[in-house]
Order: sequence, then structure tokens, then C-alpha cells
Amino acid sequence: MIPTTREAPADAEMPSHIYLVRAGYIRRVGAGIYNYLPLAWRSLRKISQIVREEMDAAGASELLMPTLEPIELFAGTKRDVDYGDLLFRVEDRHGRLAALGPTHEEVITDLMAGALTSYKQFPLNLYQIQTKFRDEARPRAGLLRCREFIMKDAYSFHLDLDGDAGLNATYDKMYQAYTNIFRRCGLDFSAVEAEAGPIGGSASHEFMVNCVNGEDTILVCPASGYAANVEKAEIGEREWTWDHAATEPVKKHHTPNMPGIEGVAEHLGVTPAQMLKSIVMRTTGKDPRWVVAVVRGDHEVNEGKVRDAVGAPVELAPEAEARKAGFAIGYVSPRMIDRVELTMVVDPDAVNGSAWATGSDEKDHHDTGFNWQRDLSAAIDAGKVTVAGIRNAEAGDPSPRAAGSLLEARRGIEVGHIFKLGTKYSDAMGLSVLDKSQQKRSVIMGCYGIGVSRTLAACVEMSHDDHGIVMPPAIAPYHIHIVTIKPEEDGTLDRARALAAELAARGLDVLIDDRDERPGPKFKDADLVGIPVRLTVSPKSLAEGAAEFKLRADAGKGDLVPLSEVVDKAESAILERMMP
RNA sequence: CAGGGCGUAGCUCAGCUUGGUAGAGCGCGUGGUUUGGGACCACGAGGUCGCAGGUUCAAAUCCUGUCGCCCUGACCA
Repeated sequence: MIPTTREAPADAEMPSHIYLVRAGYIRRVGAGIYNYLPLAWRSLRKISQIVREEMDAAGASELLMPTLEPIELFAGTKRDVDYGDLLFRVEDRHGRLAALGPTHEEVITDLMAGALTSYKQFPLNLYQIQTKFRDEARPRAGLLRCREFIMKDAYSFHLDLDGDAGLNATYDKMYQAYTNIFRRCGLDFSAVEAEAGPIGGSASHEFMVNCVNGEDTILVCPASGYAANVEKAEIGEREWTWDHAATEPVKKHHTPNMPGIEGVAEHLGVTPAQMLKSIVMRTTGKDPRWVVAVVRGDHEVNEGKVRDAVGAPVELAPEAEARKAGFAIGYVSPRMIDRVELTMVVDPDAVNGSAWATGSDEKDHHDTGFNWQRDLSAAIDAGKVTVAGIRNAEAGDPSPRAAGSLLEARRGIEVGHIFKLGTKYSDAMGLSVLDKSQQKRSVIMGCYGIGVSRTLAACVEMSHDDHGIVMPPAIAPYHIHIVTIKPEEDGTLDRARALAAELAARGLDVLIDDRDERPGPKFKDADLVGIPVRLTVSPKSLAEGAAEFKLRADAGKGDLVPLSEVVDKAESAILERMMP
């Protein structure tokens, strides 16, 4: 059951999607739902096996939790609301609601609340490899963003941050285990600092497979090795001063239906970098306050950084309410600080300049010639304007870790993510134990995920050529692909089978193509499927007492190797390329 | 959710504007010729044209509704 096709399916665009389908690894069932055919399943089992070995070696224990999670569990942490439409909901015959598990923090915290009885049991680290469900707004790219996918998730439990039994020690162990896992899989990856995200928590790292097609951007400092994702990446020190004398008068322009930076810049004859982007936000929770974040027109506001600068969580202001408060959404300028009670934070790069283009605080109008010192001196002198780094980092920004060094941008696919959760779930769900001194203490948690099925796709994304997939030996469905030519002649098929048996006796996984096909399709299929070593057995090669040996990663036709040596050669080729 | 697009044979698609016998290539089956990088000839099987209404003598084609899918964005362990 390796249904290869000559043509790519109409819905596939990315190489991993195209090749996994064409090479007969997967077939689509519905949007974001796939059959894992035998080839894919073999690879997934190999990835899972590596994950198990490293997790077990790091002291974790495997268990299996249910897919179906009663909705009440989510209500405890309000994640039924936080997750929103991302949560798959099902209703049973009694009208009771349940969710198809997108992750299992609630289930395991609930489990632990009933099973953890003493501080003496710490630390604990439990994991499972399971099918997860997320009702993605837009599933895409084959196995990369599915509604149903295979994930390894682990949860650790502690009473302290430090010490042998503490969260930090387990977190570090998981970091090392993840490094081992992805190295053993043969992936080119980076571990980067990340925002904790809606799952909550304090510290986290993402493991990204490096490839040009990646969905995520990461920034790295070549000098210090610092690496972080866009949301998290810090920017080095930037010089700034309000002291820029005005060079132009403020002039108002009619800019009908142009709320976007690009269109306005073109209309005004300036570049986006000469404009100010003023984003209206507000603090979340009770008694929200208005916050206006100002960045240069070509930059993007980073919500997390605004939060840090303001000292409170913020969100994009709902448009209707902002309008009611007097903000001309799409045409806002920093001068709103004189008209509305608000907190203003300006990015350093939006300070340096003598004549900015900005909104006019009036629908369909923009100004040119805005000058901070001249036009906003009262607020600035009163100390009402904060300057802080509040934008996403970009390639070319100064490194936060090495003076003089510049950040570089790379693309990646997230395959692993580790978090320090803290007590968010244990507090919400009443997971606590008595410590040595009879004090009731909330349990501190960590959680650690790996997208198993996504790892397969990321691997193909990282490792393919114009002919198909180039599988790393450790997770290839088979190690050796024996292609028979004219299998019915001169006992060729029997000789190929004997060779396969010898290889299998060495513990190698062998796929033998004994189809009654012409050589062309067989070679094409072999390239497509991407097994690391190809051995071609034909009457011609057998006449010389040899088989043709070729690595998938190498070009050309390969070399004739005597049958007496080919088993050793194939075995060592595989072993050499398996990471310890 | 917004914008755009697509549902016709297992796959990739044409046919629809202008209503009138259901098409091609690939794949599949049989026979033959072939046999080291997706061969050739002959014959053949295979389709409720996504679904439901409507208009019409007549609907793949026109109208309405509905479902599914894809792309860009928003969103995203």
C-alpha cells in the first residue's frame, strides 16, 4: 500500500504536503484530517520510539489519557472560553458536552489532585503520545497544520523551583531530552526563547526545524548564539532623543479610505519609515485604561512588549468603543494624548525624526511635518510619554546580547515547545499537597510538547529535492530499498530476496520493490519515497556478482558493489548516518 | 470571520459564456510488442456532473438555497 502518484493533489502547495501525498505516505480524508498510510506510520512510530527512549531516559513515565474530555474540566481554568472555537465540542445522547482534547493540562491536573498525596512523591514527570484535536480556523499545508494530529505531551510536578526535585531541574532535563530527540531524528533545528502564550506560564523555549518555508520567523545573533522567536526577541540598545528641531510645518492632507500605511505613504509621497503608526489598545480586566502604542510605520507593535512597558496586560481596543472615546481609528496620531486620558508608549525608532507623517485624528485625513518636540512638548515635558522598545525585532536590528552585532532572521517550523507553567492549573483546580512543615502548597507544573506528526512533515520540508523526499535514516520508514530490474529473469527476484533477508538479519528495515514494472517507474518511486540507501539488483548486476549501491542523498546512478560486500556497506552507511 | 476561487472518471483537468448523445491526459484491466530513469499498439471497464429545489419540451450548463474544499488575511500548542 504505497500509492505513489505522478501528479500532485490540487490542494497541495508546500513540498512536504506534495511529496508525502505523491510518495504514498498520507492521503487526505477531510480538511486537516489525514490517513497515515504504512510508510507514514512506520516513520511516525520511529519518531515516537525515539521520543519514548529519551523521555524514559529523562525519568518520565508514559501513560495514556482519554481523547474525550468533559467540558467541566475546562470550565475550571476558563480555557473553554480562552480556547474558544479552537476547541472541538461534542455532545452526547444526554446533551452533555465534552471536548476532543486539544491538550491535557486539565485532565492530568485533575488526575493528580486525586492521586498526589505527599511531597515525598516529587518530582513527577508523565507523558503520553496521543491524537490531539484543534478546530483550526484554517487547516493547511498537509500535516503541518491539521485539525487532528499526533502529539507527545508531558507534564511535570514539583513543590519547588530549585533543587533536584524542582521545576528548573526537570525543565533543563527536558531541554536536553528535546535536543537529543531532534538530533537523533536527524533534523536541523534551533532552540529559541519564546513567549509562553495562552497556555500560561513564565518561561519557555521552542524547538524549530530550520527551513526556508517555515511558518515562523526566528531571530538569531550570530555573535552570541542568542535565538528567539519574533514575539519574544529583544532588541539591543537604540539611541533616541526628543531633541529634533522641526523642519516642516504641519500640513493636512485629504486621504480618503486610506487607513493602511502603504496606501497613505504612497499618496503622501513618503516611505512607511517616515510615518508613525499609532495603535489604540487598552488594558484588560476591570477598569480598562486606554493605551496608545506608537511605532514607526514600517514596524509592528508587539503586544507582549507593550504589556511589559505599561505594566499590565493589554489588548487591541475594540473598534467601536475606541471610536466612541474619540479615536479616529485608522487616522490616530500621538496628539490624542492631549484630548483623551491615556498612557502613551513610543518605540525609540519612532522618536528619532524631525518631520513625521501621521494621522490627523480625523477620518480620511493625514498630516505631514509632525514634530514631537514642537507639537507635543507639553505632554513630553510633563513626563507623560514613555519611550520603550515595543515593536517586533527584525533582521538588522542590534543584538541584545552582543554589542555591534546585528540580528539575522530565519524561518522555521515549530516541532517542540517546553513551558514552565507555575501554579496556574494547580491553583485553578485545587492541586496541592502538604509539605514537610505541614503547610499546604500549590504544586508547580511544567509542560512539554512535541508535534510528532508535524515533525514528519517538517523533516520532509527540510530534506527534499526535485525528485522527492530525502529521509534521514533514523526516521525513514525503511533503511534499505531494494529495486529489482527484470525480477523474473535469471532468478533475480530470489537473489534480491536473499539479500533482503541478510540485511534484515542485521536488524535493518528493508523494502523490496518486486513489482512487474519497467525500471523507470521503479526508480522514480524510489526517489519519491526517499529511503536512504537504494540497492538495485538486476540480471546485469548479478552477472558481475554485484548489486548497485546508491545513497538517496547522492546524485548519479551509484556504484556496483560485490554481493559479498554490499550487506556490510549498506549496514555501515546506515549506522554512520544514525545519530547516537 | 473577511476577501477570492473551486466541486465533472481513482488523479489532474476541459466542457458551462450561447441549454440538446458525458470528454481528454494520466492511472486501471485484457492481449501483444517492449525492459536501466514515469514505453508503444489494440481493445476495455469506470461518472447520481457535490446535494436539494426551481426555470424549461430539455439542465453539467441558467436561477435559488445548501454542503464540502482550496488560497490570502485575521487567528494559531
